[in-house]
Amino acid sequence: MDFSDQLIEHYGFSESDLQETAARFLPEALPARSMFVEKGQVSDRLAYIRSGLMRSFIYDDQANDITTQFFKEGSVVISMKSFNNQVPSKEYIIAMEDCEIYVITYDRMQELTELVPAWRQIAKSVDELKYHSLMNRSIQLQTLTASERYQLFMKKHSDILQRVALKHIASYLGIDIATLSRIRKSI
Amino acid sequence: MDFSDQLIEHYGFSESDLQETAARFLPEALPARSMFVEKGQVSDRLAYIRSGLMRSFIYDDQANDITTQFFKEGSVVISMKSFNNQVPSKEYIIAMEDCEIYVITYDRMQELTELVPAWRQIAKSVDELKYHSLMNRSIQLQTLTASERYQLFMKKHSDILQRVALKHIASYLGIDIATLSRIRKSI
DNA sequence: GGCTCTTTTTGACTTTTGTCAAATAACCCT
DNA sequence: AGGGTTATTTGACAAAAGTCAAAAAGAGCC
Repeated sequence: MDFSDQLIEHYGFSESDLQETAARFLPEALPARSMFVEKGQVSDRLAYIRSGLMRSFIYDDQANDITTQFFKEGSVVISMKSFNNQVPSKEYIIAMEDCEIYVITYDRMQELTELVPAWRQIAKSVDELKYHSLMNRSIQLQTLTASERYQLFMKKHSDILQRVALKHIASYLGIDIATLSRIRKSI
Repeated sequence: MDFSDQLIEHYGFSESDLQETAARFLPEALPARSMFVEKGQVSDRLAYIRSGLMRSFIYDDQANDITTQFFKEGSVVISMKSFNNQVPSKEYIIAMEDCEIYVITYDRMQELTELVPAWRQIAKSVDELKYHSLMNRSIQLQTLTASERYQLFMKKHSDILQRVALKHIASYLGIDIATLSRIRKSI
């Protein structure tokens, strides 16, 4: 598994810890445009992305498709509230490219935290990282102009910018697509 | 302690669970305008607000005071990242009114989670609630106009609206104070 | 390669929001 | 109660962002 090194380095995983882990994270191919999480359903899967790109989205009150997060290779894809509490998801998560992922189910994760207690801490760290990202994002939406938000996105996530349709960037940044087009021209 | 009932009802606390808990949540009076959390310092305290009101804030790049959260009676005040990971806080938290709070330190909380394992779950729930609130807030900033954000705030938090300066509501909603004044007039 | 279908750009406006400065209004203190 | 401080409102503009519709550019698919 391609995150074994991190587990050994940061959490001191033993050979057996790694084996228990690897036995529960199953490789899977997720083709572009397929859903990883469906709104209204309990999401019982968490994934680590080896390659590819996904996004989470919701529909606002006018039925506009609003991207809320991007997930790229090396990151954890999870509909947090749904997975952690086993309640219906409020968001969709969809593959934007063919993805190679490692998937673990909720039940297997419970087993894993029993067998390898470090996993409790790892899960907590993942949640904290997500919280922290969301906090930053929220402050940006609160304090920056459309143009500043776009420029920051460009600086921080130029890789994603290259790979997804601008309309998704626009909705993610809370900017109208026509306005984004003009902002881009002006830079 | 005034949240004992909830602990009994939701988590089946025994008499001894309650006692261990009460022994570690110490009542404290926090006068208006005093800081509960200072930026740059490790926040080793978490509080439950019995009465009063606090807010968290940061300074943006132009040194504007930006309110990021309000905390009212019945809620938990915590600089999450700082408390959970014992790292310096990036935000301030200040009392806006005289507050009566119950305070627990980080170390006492560690003890408590050992003695009363249900506290691990409670702490997790608090974190999840905060995440969920932040997610909602983020989506509002992303999709609603200034006027819509204000009207929603008015509907959901009319009590807070009554108690804090409009400039703090304005910064919280990401609206210029003059604009907010005009939005209010137009309603 | 031509034909869809989708995405992005552009033009012509409108609406919303911000800026700066001054005038009120409200609040706090002794 | 009076004086100073802080908050809010207002006016006159300027700038930013959205809307609608059409044109242009790109992508995907036999």
